[in-house]
Amino acid sequence: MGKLERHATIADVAALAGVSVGTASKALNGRGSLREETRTRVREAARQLNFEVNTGARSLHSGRTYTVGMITTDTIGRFSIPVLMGAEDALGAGQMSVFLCDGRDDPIREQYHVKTLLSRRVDGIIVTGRRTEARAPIAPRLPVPVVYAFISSTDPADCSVVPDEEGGARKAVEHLLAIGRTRMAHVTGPEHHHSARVRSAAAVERLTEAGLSLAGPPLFGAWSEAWGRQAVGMLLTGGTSFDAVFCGSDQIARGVADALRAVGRRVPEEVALVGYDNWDVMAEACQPPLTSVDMNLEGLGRAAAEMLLAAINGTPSPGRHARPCHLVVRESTTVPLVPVDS
Amino acid sequence: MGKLERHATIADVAALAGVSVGTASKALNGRGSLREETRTRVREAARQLNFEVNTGARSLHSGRTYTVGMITTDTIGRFSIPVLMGAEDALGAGQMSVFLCDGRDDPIREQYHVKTLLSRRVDGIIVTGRRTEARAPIAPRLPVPVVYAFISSTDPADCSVVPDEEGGARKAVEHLLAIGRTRMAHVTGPEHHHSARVRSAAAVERLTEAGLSLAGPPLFGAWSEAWGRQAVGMLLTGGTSFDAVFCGSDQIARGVADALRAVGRRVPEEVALVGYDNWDVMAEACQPPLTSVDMNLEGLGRAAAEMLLAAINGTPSPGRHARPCHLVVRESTTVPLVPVDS
DNA sequence: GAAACTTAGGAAATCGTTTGCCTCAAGCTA
DNA sequence: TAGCTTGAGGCAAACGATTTCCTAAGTTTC
Repeated sequence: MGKLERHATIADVAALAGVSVGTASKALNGRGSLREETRTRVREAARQLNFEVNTGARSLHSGRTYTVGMITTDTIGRFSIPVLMGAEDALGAGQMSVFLCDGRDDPIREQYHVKTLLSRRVDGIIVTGRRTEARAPIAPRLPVPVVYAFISSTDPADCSVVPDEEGGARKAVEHLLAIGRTRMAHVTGPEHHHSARVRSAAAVERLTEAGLSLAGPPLFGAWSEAWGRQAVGMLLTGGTSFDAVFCGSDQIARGVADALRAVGRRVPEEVALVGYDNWDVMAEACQPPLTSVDMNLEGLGRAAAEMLLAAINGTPSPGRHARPCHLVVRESTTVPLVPVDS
Repeated sequence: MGKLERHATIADVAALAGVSVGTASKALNGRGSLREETRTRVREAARQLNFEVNTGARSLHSGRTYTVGMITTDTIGRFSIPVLMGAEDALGAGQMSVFLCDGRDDPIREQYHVKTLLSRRVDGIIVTGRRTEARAPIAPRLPVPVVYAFISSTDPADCSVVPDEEGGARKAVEHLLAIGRTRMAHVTGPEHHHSARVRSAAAVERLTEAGLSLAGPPLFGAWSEAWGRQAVGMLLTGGTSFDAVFCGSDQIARGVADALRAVGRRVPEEVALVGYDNWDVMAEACQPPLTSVDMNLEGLGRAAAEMLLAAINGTPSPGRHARPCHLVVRESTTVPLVPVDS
């Protein structure tokens, strides 16, 4: 750990350059009217002293901290990461730094974080989480703008950026219809889970529009491979006839794929398979690789950050903003031209 | 978005309470000698105005920001997350907030982040990343303490907190020996990858100590399930006789498990299987669930944060600190109904 | 009743930067 | 040469909070 050379202040720089503090400030920020020679002399002094402006002191004067807080209501997980990354990226481009706060599903902890962020005078707050279901606002009447990303707020006046899960589910069904499947089963997560309900309902709706219905009732269970495997067992012993399975998540889909292979049902020839989330680790390792709905979470995080920036600059976008999902097609719904190895 | 009631300052509070700013400050911080009646009057005024102290202004005076920066050298991924979370948790307990910076494997971007953090006068910096291999220090002679977590610095004077990967590999081998396996194959990631080399070498060493050697040379490939499956093919066609496979990651192990099952080799009866990382999603969904080495990354992040706090308070811990890994035993090394705990 | 303590609270300096205003000198114009 | 304009750069007031004196009252004590 290279040791502590105290932070240089602008006064040090001014002294070394032989000018006043005010002049030094103007020189470094391109303000005022100064001779070019003076500017370079100041810049050189700054470089020599390794001067980094004290952002905190500057904020004191400007009232802006160029800082935003990101609160994950539950724990930082697979869904919040890409959102965080997208937001961090978009904000970084605007010179803003990000405070990371992990709520861990604890309202006390969450409130503590909100207080801390306000105390640090963040210019805005992004709230995200693991579930898309609407939640109560983190606090009433905050002095800074707030954007909800992935999750949404129950207050319709709040700005929420969410994936269009219905649209995603419809695209999945449409794709299966397009490749000629008509007897689709649906295996998904717990019925009490918002995403499971929404996706399931949208799938049924889309089928209805096509004059079809699901092969058997939707199978609600857990967001796990084990449930996917188990569900296949139920379908088979129930005697349901199906030529496609639309799954509520990639993990479920993978369980389904494994179970089908175990009983000799070929994917996609006999049963086409679509997952949800487009989680690379699952979708690509699946045998065969999995067609899946991508919610573009990183783009969502980026969009949320941009809306927050806009709101900070005085142009809020109240309301719920649904962003389209898209389908990534892989071998689980397309007969390969060349045989897959392994 | 509840609207903008300007942030109250301590001057507002003082005015409302009918005291001077200095007195208000003392009242809120429990300093000076004031009548209890005055203190409560000030506190009440603060509450009424929704006053939150401006941490930035306070820092200006105290020289401490109670803020640390966390830089991920590469992208935020599966390994950095738990480290980040552990650190965030430990730091939060010490009232410190965390700036999140994503380096994205881009040295320019990384340097930009370092500059920004210094400009924001963080009290310290934690550097983390996806690979355990030692890397060059983020900058020479920084004015604040730095701790490397998961990755390590090539400068031995820097403080690095890393998992004891050798120890983890040795534990894996010991466990396999303990359940009576003697012909172990080893399938792992790319040979140029530090973790792959280290774990592999440690496994060989431990076997040598037991008077044994690997069943065939270590198979270096990719950190993927596909490679795990492919490697099994190589072992089988190569005619290697083996009763256990120690894998460099859970993903590889899972590929191995799938491929073995596909050819009818039973796990764990005929072939015992150990993975690395203890990634719940993989280890638990594997058939059978996977015994795996856990690096306790969250604990590692926590430890790194604590060392950073200590360094900030004047007690640095220079050098490389290896933290033990432990083995999580599941069915891939234990015949069901005869549970072995370790 | 005056000197010596306490006590409660105010005034002002300080932290590091920015910025509006002011001054001074040099260069022009008439 | 007097009067203007313009350019360069200094001065000092913010910004919000903390902290170190410092000053007025009371309170004791002899």
